[in-house]
Amino acid sequence: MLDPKLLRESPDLVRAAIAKKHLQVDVDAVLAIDASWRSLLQETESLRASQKTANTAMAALPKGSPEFIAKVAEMKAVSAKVKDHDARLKEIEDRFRQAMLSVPNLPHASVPEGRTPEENVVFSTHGDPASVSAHAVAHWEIPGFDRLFDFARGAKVTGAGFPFYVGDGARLVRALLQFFLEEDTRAGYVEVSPPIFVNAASATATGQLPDKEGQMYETTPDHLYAVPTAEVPLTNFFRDEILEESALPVLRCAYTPCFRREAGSYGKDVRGLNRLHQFDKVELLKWVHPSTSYVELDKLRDDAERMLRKLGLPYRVLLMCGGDLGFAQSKKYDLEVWSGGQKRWLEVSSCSNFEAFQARRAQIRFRSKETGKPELVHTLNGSGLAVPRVLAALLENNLQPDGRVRIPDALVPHFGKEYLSFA
RNA sequence: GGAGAGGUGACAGAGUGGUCGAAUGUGCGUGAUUGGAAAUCACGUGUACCCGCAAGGGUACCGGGGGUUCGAAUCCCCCCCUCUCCGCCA
Repeated sequence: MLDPKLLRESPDLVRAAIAKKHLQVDVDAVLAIDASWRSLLQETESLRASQKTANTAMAALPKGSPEFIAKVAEMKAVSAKVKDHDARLKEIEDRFRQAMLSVPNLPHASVPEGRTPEENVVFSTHGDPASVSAHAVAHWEIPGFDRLFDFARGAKVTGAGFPFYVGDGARLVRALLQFFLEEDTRAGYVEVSPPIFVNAASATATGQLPDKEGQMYETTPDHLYAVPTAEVPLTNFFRDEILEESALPVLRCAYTPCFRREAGSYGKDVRGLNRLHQFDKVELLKWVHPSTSYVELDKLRDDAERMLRKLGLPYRVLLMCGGDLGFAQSKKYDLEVWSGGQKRWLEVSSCSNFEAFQARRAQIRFRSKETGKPELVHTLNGSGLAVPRVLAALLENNLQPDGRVRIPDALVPHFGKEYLSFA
């Protein structure tokens, strides 16, 4: 959520931001609600003040006295008025909150103009896609793939998009997770193992609710949500808390399975490991002082990139343009790994600075040393990294003529072998 | 899941219908005292929102939501959480 004061005091700034994101928001309507809310609030508060004054006077009066009885009669009318005002206030506050939720976060000045994904800027490219072996094929076409990555049985047991990982398949997933967590821990992130179900309040604070409930799996009868990303429980760790400024920045990482319904998706984009309903991911999260958040974003992105470099996978970094930025982000980089068999880039990480947008919604603050007052932190997150697409690229790019897959050196200590065999 | 007890400010803890944003203690801050410190003393010490250039003023908040009442931390209802015992169980 954006600061209502910013909207009130600098509506043009907000209008420009919305235009850069190519969104449609009726700012004037929001301002009108705000104005009527404020005038109603003032009326209500002065009525309440008169109630308080009367209460003090009545407390000093003998209970049955004529003056007391007269006061009760008088204040009954005020009470009714206050009730009426309260109801109207509540209604208008709901409308205001709804309206504010439709106002996106401001994009950072360094975010390029643009409307569509094609207008994202290629920020950097690492490794050479052409260096990938010529006989690479899409991972689902590798002979023996189905034995280690059993989609058919997963579909029988659960449904499409819930594969079994078997033998070396499972071992490779575990090796990747172990590698990611070790790298992230070395980079200063404290490992956390969070709940993988969250309540509605948490899902609301990070923006999954309202509107995106269709993307999550919901449990009956407890109405908990299976996490679509570790970002949700991790960010909510400090919800409604005030941190010490000296504790910042807080860096954490967490592995969780992630659950996404992905309603309506189909086609070759979702074949094999490209898109699943359940997948494993390590998420990186930072809570930082507002003055440092863009430096921290670059470091976060580099932390994610380093792992791809160590795995020897060609990748590129995209700087998202305004139109492809997303509602809550101020700035976002996507990391895409080269999939030699599919001959396309696969997104494996998305590193974003939310500035105070999430923190306001989740009420995560720090006590400023300078002023002694609480201020909103800036939150950042990024994948570090998502397993299935890294796995896909690894299987395709490292496929040997003999049908085995060479395990990158960095992964060998975790996998325990230099080659994965489908035989 | 069953029975019972309880959720009050940074923490501990009082407060069962009115003058309570809330006693007291601890902690924390500033000052006094001291060569310096401890101890002691004095004063101060929540969050959010609204009005105001400001000084300042106002309103709300005692786990969450609803209700009763002229008036609710206090009474009633629903929910959440914690603790103890029992049951079940990785």
